[in-house]
Amino acid sequence: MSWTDERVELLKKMWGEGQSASQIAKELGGVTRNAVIGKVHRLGLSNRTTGAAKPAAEAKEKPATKAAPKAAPKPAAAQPKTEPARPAATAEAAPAAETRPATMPARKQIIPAGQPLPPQPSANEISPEALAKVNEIEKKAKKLTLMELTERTCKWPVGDPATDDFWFCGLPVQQGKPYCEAHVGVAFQPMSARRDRKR
DNA sequence: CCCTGATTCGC
DNA sequence: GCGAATCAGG
Repeated sequence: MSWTDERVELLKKMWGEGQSASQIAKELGGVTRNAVIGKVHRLGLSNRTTGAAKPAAEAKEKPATKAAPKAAPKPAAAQPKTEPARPAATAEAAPAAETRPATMPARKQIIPAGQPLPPQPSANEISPEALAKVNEIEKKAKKLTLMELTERTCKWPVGDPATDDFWFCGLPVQQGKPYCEAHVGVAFQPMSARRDRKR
């Protein structure tokens, strides 16, 4: 297929609406998102970000191709190192995060007085928001059974495995993680107070 | 691994 | 001009 006026028009329209290239491509049909992106660039409407950033300052960068767009210094960044908490997806031990009132003691913070003291950058415990989020989304949970889980469904167990009131979240997982966004939030604590229960 | 846009370059 | 392949980021 080719870029007829109509198709270009639709492209412009959708792009302007903030649709993703893949969505546009799907709508148009017969083209890939790459084609769309390529066209977008050729049309010169790359920057969707409203105001801006088109300084027009163009450095003539055409050093005969052989230049080095490749130079990629990779400063090894230190990994935060998170530690998986709780749930063993096997029907055995549930996190019971929500069966619990989840009353986060949230340690008292002594504020030096004077400074606004913005949100702690070094959050340790599970943030209250995260818990709230979990309680939120669990209402929308797919409530899948063990067999229904796939590689892209949140495997966070909910409820008591001993009862029939037990299911897995089942919402779309976050990237590589085994859990959805909300559950990732509570599952991966920044190597914190892992109070190991004496058992 | 899923997605996003950006860029390159043979066609 | 076109867009697959690739790159780079989330």
